[in-house]
Amino acid sequence: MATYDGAMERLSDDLAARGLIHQSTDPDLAATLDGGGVTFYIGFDPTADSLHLGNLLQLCTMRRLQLAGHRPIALAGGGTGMIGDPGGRSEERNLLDDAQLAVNLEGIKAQLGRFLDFTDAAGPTQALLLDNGAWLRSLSMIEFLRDTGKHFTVNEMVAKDSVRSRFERPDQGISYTEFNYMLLQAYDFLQLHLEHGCALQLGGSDQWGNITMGTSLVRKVTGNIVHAMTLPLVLKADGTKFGKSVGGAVWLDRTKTSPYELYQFLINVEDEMVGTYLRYFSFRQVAEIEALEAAQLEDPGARVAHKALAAEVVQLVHGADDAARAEAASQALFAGSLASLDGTSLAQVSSEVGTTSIARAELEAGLALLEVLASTGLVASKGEARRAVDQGGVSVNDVKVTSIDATITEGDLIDERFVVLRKGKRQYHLLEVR
RNA sequence: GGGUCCGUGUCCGAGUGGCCAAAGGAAACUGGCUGUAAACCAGUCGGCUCAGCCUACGGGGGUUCGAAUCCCUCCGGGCCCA
Repeated sequence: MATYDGAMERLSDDLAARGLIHQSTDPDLAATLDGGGVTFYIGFDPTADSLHLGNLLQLCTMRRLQLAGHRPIALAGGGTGMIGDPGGRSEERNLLDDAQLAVNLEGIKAQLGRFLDFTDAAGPTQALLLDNGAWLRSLSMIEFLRDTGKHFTVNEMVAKDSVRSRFERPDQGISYTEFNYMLLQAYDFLQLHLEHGCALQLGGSDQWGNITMGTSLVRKVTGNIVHAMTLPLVLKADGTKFGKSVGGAVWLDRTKTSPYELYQFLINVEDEMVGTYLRYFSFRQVAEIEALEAAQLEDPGARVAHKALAAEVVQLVHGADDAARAEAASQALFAGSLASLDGTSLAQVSSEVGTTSIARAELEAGLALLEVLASTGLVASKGEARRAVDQGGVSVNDVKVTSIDATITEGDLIDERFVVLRKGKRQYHLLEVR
């Protein structure tokens, strides 16, 4: 794995310059971090077989620390995941069965592998992926209450924001199970400290309360001082959560969110947020990022910073080849006029953008546009297709469709192969004759 | 276990026998202005064989010419009491 080119001399300065330190229990973070050699952990929910953009900051930060000589532990919440963190408006979680959990862990580990080095080559900084189910599932209630529960008062537990917010809402309570979540998380930290010498837990800022329960448990049980540090919540300009798109979460799994879609998502990020995101997700030097911001301000339309962000993140998540393809496809579709595209370049684009194959025979008869739109998934229903056309939001080969009775025929084929459908300003879909 | 309140469209939230595909807000989509940005303005926002029909107000059953609205029951949730 490459070294951390983007780091300033001191990791602590770099983290601060990027705005990555939201809260910390460590009064002298620099002393702790700048020397390297610290084992730290971040928890992940293995509720799906893929991570998503909401996890990106965690991933990138783990990577920064590993590159700076620390040892990351990615902890999958196979045990706690069955319970649910009371913080959000999380609904009753379903117990994941072992088979599904194994599948999910497999998927997540592959993605973690793009950010962290799990190989022996990493030596003392070799990353670990653990599942807290390994110790939580077999934990006995009595043992837990005696060894862990006695260290905490209900008073302090009730005082946590995550719990209090649930008390204050008259329409919902909090189950005992969820109430216990923070103790289990604290227990995790203790386990990792005892088994692996883990001395630092990172997490989202909403995890502060839970994480500090862990540091205090470790201190009470072992007398050792361990630390907590939270990362900022990644927000959009309007203050809402970053990482959601039309279809829901933006995934790191290419079959759920293609590299092209990921690239598009990032290139459309608000101007005022690019700099922040670059600091969070890019491994360039902060000075370099500041230069990109300046360039962006000077010529906003060129979107230099956005392009840099999109390219770098896609490259991190999927690799250089995918980044190049996503970039090329975006360039082809948005930079010039579609008319200049021929079958060959469209073929390249089609591997990135959604493509639906159709039989030539169907075209001879003429396909109703509304049907086609609905079948490609570009719209959710024919009613929506009708509306989109009515509102002038649909074009075929860059020509706006004016009638809801329009059909697609052989005459619409570009190079006898493709038809380019477009909804709105930026959603493309290709039809390809098979 | 007893009492009581509640369960509405993607979310929040009105509606308490017909005028309800269901107010209002948010989100989202489209158009305009732009730069594949933001803000702003406008329209749309259950489905379909679209001036009509179908499906929907936690599930099932019932009363009624007619129910999201009334009754029964089941499920789920809050609060209080035991």
